Amino acid sequence: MTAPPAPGDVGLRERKKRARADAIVDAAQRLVLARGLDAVTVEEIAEAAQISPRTFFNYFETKDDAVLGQGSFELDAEVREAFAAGGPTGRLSADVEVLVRSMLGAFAGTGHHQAEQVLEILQLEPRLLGRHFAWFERHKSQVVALFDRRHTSAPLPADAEVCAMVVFVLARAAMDDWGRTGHTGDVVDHVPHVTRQLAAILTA
Amino acid sequence: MTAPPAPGDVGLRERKKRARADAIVDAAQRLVLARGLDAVTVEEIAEAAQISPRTFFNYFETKDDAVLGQGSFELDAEVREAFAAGGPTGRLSADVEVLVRSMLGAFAGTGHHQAEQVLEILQLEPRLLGRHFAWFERHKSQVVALFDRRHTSAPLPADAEVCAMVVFVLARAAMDDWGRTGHTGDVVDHVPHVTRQLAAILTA
DNA sequence: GTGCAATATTGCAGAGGGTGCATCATTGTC
DNA sequence: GACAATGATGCACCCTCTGCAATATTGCAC
Repeated sequence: MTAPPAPGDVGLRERKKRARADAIVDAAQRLVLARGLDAVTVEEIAEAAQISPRTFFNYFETKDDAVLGQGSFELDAEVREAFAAGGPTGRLSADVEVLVRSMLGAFAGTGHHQAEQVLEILQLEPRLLGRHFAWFERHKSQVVALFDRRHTSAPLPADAEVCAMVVFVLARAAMDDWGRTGHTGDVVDHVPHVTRQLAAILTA
Repeated sequence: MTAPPAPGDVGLRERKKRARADAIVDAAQRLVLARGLDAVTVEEIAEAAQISPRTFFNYFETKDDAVLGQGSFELDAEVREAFAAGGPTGRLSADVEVLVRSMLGAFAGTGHHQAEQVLEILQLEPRLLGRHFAWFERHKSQVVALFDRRHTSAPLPADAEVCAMVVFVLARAAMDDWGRTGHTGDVVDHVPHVTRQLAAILTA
């Protein structure tokens, strides 16, 4: 009762808010997978999520964002801190890999299933790749800041911005590779492969 | 008169079409640089280009495409053929650099000035980065095909798709770097620098 | 140069995305 | 239970983009 609400607030208000956001993403993805992006209107998504169309836009800036479940992006705190401190292995390329894996893992926020669903939608609707990229651009500063922090303890061989771009391209490449090989296994398991390929191209 | 129109058709029709497209891009960029992307409507661009709003959409799919002058993307034939044949140097990383330089050079189609204007707009309006990316995705197959051709004469150390992604990320990184260093000099001159950085990150 | 076919431009009507604002309902607090 | 925040909603509205039908322009053959 008298407990001052922690940052990870879980009052009724907060819980409802998250449930709604989830419901919206759920409805959006289900409808889009069933009928295609252009055949689904915001009105329909709102109806399926049992909210008004106006409320939809209180949760997501655009229809595309809702479909991709883009709103939250929070790297795992443990991974983040370890990376900033120069770890976990000390070898930049290996540590970047860990970062990318974490990013892909926490990608769609909640579950594994949802993450793969997003990747499936991204392949079905290439238009959304642009949004996905834009979303990354919006959160790029976070990643840049992370590299900046690491730089103080272990100097980087490149500008933080370029480093951040590597993180993104590795994530994208892994997703691509996963799709190219028929969705086999787990997306994150494709990270090492594409990392090696990228390095090979640049040093060949 | 009786000359059968060559592929590079320059009848009155074709000339007018290009002039219009140019006029549209010109008007769009001028207005956006002056007032910002969201404060400019298609109607205004159309008026400035002396066409009807409806005709605008006969030329460009979206407002954003017009602002970026995105419609044509043609790698220099000489550069293309040399690359496909395994050249010009024979070292993949060096040849990719040449490719990226050519891409950045022919970027906005016409002149040097326009290319830099596009880059300036991209920095002012990050929203357009998504479109820029989408545009690349649409033309990615061309680049992939180019790598595939090269592969027959000189085996690649990576999938063509990953290679294409490298081309893109290098182009973006060079643009970024150019912007970060205060627009000094020519964009293409930043390619070597970011290439080295990228390689350094992945092999560190 | 006249006539015909192909191609472009345009206007119009309309669907759909997205926003600002005022109002009403719910939740948290004392 | 009263009061303040906060969120949901309805409404009016602007803008992007599309399909369609009508009209104008151009290329070409004669």
